[in-house]
Amino acid sequence: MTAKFKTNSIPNLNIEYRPLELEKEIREFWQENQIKEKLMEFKQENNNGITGWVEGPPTLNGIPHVGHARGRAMKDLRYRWKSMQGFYMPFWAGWDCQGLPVELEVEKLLGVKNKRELLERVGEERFIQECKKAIMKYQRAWVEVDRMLGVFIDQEKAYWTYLDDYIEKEWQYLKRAWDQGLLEEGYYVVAYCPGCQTSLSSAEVGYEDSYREVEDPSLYFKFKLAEDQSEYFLVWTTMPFTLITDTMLAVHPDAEYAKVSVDNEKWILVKQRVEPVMQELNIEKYEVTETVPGKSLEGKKYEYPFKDIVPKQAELDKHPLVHRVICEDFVDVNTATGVVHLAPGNGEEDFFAAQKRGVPVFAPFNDEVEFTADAGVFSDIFARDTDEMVVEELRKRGLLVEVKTVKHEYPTCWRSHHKLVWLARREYFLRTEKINEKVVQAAEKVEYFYEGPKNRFLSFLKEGKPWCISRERVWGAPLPVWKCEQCEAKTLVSSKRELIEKAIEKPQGHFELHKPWVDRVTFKCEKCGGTMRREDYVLDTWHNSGASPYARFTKEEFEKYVPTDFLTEGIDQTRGWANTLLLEHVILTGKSEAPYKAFLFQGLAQDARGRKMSKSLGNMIEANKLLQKYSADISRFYMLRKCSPVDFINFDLQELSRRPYQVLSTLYHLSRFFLQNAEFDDFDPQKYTFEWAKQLNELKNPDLWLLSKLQRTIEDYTTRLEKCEFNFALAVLEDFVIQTLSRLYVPMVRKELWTDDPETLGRRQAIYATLHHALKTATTLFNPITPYLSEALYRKVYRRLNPELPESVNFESWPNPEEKMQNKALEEDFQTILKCVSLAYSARQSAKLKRRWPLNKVVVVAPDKLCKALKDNEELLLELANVKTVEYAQTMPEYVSQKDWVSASENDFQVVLNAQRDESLLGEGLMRDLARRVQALRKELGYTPTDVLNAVHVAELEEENTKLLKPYLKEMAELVRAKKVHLHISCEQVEAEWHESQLDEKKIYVSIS
RNA sequence: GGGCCGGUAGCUCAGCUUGGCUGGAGCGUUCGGCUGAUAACCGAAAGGUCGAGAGUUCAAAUCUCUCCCGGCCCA
Repeated sequence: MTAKFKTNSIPNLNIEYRPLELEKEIREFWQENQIKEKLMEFKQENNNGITGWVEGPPTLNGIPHVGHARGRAMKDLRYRWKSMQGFYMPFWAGWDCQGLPVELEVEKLLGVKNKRELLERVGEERFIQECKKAIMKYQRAWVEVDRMLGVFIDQEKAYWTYLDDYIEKEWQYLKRAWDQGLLEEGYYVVAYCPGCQTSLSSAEVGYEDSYREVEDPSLYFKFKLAEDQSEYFLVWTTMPFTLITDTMLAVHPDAEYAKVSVDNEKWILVKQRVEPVMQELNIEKYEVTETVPGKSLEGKKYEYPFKDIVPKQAELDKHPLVHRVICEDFVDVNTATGVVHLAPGNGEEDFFAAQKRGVPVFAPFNDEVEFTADAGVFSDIFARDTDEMVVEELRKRGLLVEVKTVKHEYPTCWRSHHKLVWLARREYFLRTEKINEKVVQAAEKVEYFYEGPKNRFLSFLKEGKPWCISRERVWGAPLPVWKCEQCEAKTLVSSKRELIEKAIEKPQGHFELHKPWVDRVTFKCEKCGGTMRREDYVLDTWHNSGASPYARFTKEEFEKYVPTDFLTEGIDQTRGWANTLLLEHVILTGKSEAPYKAFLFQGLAQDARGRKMSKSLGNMIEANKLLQKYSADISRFYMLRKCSPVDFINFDLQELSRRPYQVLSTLYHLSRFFLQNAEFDDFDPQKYTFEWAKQLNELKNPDLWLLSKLQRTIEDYTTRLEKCEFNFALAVLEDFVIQTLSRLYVPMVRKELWTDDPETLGRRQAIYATLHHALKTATTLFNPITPYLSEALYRKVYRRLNPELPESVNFESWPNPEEKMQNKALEEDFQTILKCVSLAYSARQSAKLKRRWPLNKVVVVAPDKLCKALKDNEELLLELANVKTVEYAQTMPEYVSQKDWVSASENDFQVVLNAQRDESLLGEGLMRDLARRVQALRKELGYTPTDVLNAVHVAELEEENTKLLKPYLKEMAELVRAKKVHLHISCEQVEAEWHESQLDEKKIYVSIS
């Protein structure tokens, strides 16, 4: 044995795979050597193309949890993969800084209950400062997650949606809308909390626990038909006060409506509800006299009863469309009467129905939700408090049918739990419904990878609702519209410069594009000379982030990178960023084009039991905490491997540390195994190449087979990545590492490597060349998923063998499958061999013949084609099956008897093994048994695989066994890497440290030194 | 209440487009085996009313309908 066998030190490649240590080391390496920065710079200068990218900015109102981490892993996957493919991708961060979520978070921090208290106690200026402080705090948490997770996003180039430059560019979108007549003032229905005296966003309405069981009036009333004084519409509501703002009745166009005679009147309601409603109203005597389709009721005028006490309603009544019946699909014909009264000033659907038809919206409310003078006798009363008055007025007029109370689920304010009220307020809109056709067309051209999210997005877009972009809040991009106090003329500014030029008094001191600074600027009206003041709104924060493609880049960059090739965000962004990006881009460019060519909507993260992660359930897994305890590589692998990216992931920490560890650990140990052997033989990857091996004819079938499998792996993996099937992509890679490499290839060549015979050095170098290529390729393919492990192996194995390689795996190019290395026929042959071997094992097991015991003969009964595959690889077959000879046959030979042979079969494939063992086979088997025990002992006593033992002593073997063993002692010495093996009758013969061991239920003693 | 997605082994997921032979894989459990790269791996066992019901069909996890449960979004 050479001295080299004693060197087993592999610097920094620990015998155990310890990802946390390794990742820390690599993080430091990246940091010290500026790898992230170098990569970005390098690709900017040297690329084969550009793939655009805009970061979907996380809202800085909280800390990231595992769901966010998953999203970031997918983005980083894209970046590393595309970079290796030779693309330049501007992977720059971005932060969503403004809006209600941030305000609410800061209100909480300041201990303020609502907006009014906020303005009184804190004031706008200080509030803005606090908001900025808060976002900086959260941003640090996000950056830390990116750092730990190994996300190579460029934080230096991050965009911040609250900065003046950004807001100016956002204003340019509005300018485009303004010029096209798409930006308008109008009414919009918002949820309003009477307790907090503030409007709520739709997101707040949807907060968990906001739906509560409440008690409300259940009111049946009737409206008289104008054309026939004996006919009435029967209507039900739980909000009597909305009768004050009523302007329409709605029926379902396709439903059948009945005229029911009750006393001397005819009531109209949907046919299928006649019986239950009459039962509920305790009316026994009634008769359906006629049925008519809902459609036929359209346009009927009804007598609005409160014209005398609500003066504005008397005026509205003259409008040709007011107080008439309309047809709407949203009318529910399975509850109440199937006739719905509509109050566009107090309901969203009502509002849209009115807007669609040009029906005026009646919303006589002040800021405290009290009725104004327009509501006549109801003025100055809080809206909800008029319920009883309304009922009384109906009773007076003989229109009340029944009033009771009802318990039902109803949205309440998430803070104060007051019942919410919907009411129309003056707001600003983007009339996106006017460009809806273009928007939908643009969206249809986009690749979504999965049908579900695509349908969801498109069907949402087809609703084509106008977009209310104004918010009555503080911390947001200001709406740049100034309105004349006198003549109500409006003007829109689109830059800071324009604003300052127009200002009557130039701003002094600190000035930024936020409240309260912008509010102090007034203009002189060009039309009438009056004073123009800013409309006191900020923009919807979704408008803010939706402006990012134009706002975050320079003009040149925008031309180059937008539309981007690919974007990805959570499925919750269908109505959010994905939507606003699209709308704003269509407005900006006037083209039916989305700012992205492909969009992957990701599923969100849930807990191990499939429940939504929420603060109240306490099941939130914070990304920072996860990454302190668990490996980033393993987490990334787990999150991408477990399920499809569109599926909701049930995040389970126990699962995380099982299979994913095993896979990565196997890759680690394979690499270690390779390096250990390769270094021993001074393998030089630049010298011992395939070409070299091929010329010397040293590449054998197992190598060719492995290389062929590798090509298929590269191809499948890349295709799956292209299709965003990350989970399947990783299954392909996992299979290559676990099955192809670890389970099959290494055992095929292990024996050839287990020697230092100079005669076979060439063959060993050929194996190293093969392993080197396969493992290095796998390491490269893993890089987008497990950047730490890939980088570590790249440096400690491949760069160690060839210091001329680039300093980081990220500079490697993406492998391409090479057709000439593919060999389908060989792959099929190997499938046959492996099947045959597996059957042989199965047969052995049934006769309790250990695999390490050599057998004399195997007979394979199989079709010709299969036998040929075996014959071509006979040496391998014998080695793997551990038999001396093989015979092939079409039918079972006669000499095969049940007594001496064991068999296993599958379909047309039968394998029979000769179970008879002569003395020589018994001896060799015994030797292998003993060798196994010595090996176990070596490991136990801390010897490394390449250490050479001086002597191995075995004592107290039975006499017969000693005889059988004698001829194999030399072979055994080689197998266990010992200079000599000694046999003794009893332990006492030699002074040694004996270790007891079992051999077929008898005690023996082994000692090594 | 509406729309979308899902329900297959103890757990996590394939299979369903285009119906067809005993419904798969991994993890976990038990037993046995292999192994000086490995927390790998191999063999066997236990474990399934393919959410429920109905329909179409010679034949349904797969197609159709109804219902139940979970999730998401919207009311």
